[in-house]
Amino acid sequence: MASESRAGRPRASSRETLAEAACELFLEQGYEATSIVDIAQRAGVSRSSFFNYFDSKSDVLWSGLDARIADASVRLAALGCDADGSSVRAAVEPIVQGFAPDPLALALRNAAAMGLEQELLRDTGLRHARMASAVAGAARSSGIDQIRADILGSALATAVLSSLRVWAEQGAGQASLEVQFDEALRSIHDLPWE
Amino acid sequence: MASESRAGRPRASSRETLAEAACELFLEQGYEATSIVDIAQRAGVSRSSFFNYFDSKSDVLWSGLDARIADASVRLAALGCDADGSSVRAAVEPIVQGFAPDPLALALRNAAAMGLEQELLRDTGLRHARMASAVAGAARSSGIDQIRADILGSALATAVLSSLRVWAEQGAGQASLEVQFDEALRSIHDLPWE
DNA sequence: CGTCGTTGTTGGATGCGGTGCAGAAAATGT
DNA sequence: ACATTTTCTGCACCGCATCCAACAACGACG
Repeated sequence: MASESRAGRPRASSRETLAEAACELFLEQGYEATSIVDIAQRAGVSRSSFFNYFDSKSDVLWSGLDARIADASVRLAALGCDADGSSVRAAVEPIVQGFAPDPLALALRNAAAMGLEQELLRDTGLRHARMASAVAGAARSSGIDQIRADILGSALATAVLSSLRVWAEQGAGQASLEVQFDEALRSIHDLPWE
Repeated sequence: MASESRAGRPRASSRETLAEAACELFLEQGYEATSIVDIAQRAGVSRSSFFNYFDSKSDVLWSGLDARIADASVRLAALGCDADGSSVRAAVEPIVQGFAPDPLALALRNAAAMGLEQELLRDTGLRHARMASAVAGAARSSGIDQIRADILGSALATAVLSSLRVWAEQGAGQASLEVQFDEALRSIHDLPWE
């Protein structure tokens, strides 16, 4: 059997327990006011070990979504020059499919209590940019000019993030994220583009 | 006369000279590799004084655009519930009007040389989010639902930033930024919203 | 002229995020 | 018992950013 205790010292913690500890503290005293030392202490490990599990403090919140975005970016880059609407959509949609309530959903829901508004603005901006850039790249390599590709990518990225936010604020009900996203996509078409 | 040497110790530097020193160093050795101490030293002032002129290192690049975005946000918030397409556009357009080549334009043009790609992705994301949020707020208070308002705001914000980027990369020719922006706005309407 | 309030500058101390590393600790296999 | 592998831990280090107290240069006023 492959798994089950290979050689070496066993892990003293896990991403899950660290993320739990972090979220508790974020709710209790806010995101800014919680240092990495605080998180590590509550999880019972040293500060150094925190970085064996997460690359940064914000990674606790974003690693789940980031992995999905990275996957989607690979799919989009693989589309090459024959990208069209449906293939792009097929590449992007898995980002939201089966997205379980996680630290990010909790943070979106309790942004005010965590004092996270500024941080969230900043961090969602980065994810927006990544997704938009990936989509725009696909659009551009299928012949659309720069600015239009940017706007297209931006709209799609916003559809993802906005539906995610609405879903999280509504309590992260199980199946409704995909529904929110589909509605967002529909919104892109019939907007008052005055 | 109001101005002309009030009481108190005269300033030892200025935003302009500090920004110049910073941009030189960014070009020479990259953004990351340039510390605030480096900038202050080249400008002939102490590290502490740097913060009398700029709030942060990235502020050197972004303060010009940030001020315009802040103004636009005020105008958008003042629109109240009777915001429509033309009034929103009138509130946003001054962001690009008369935007002179400044540290940001230089950074956009020389992003690769400055090793700025990552930083720019992050920072443009934040400005995008601010503009999108301001526009979406106006759209929402005029009756549009959340997700559609978000997408609308995002598209407009992207129009600003994308036209800015294209303009800067083309060498920041004097009058063409407004033209780029107008074209971006036109792109929003007739996109292949497949 | 000296004194005073104002405005800026400087340096030091502090905190936090993040990186790098050497050495110890806990497991496995032989 | 031993080497090996993996992880943990503490420590030093750097840069950004904030705060603050001391000092320096100005104008104004008596």
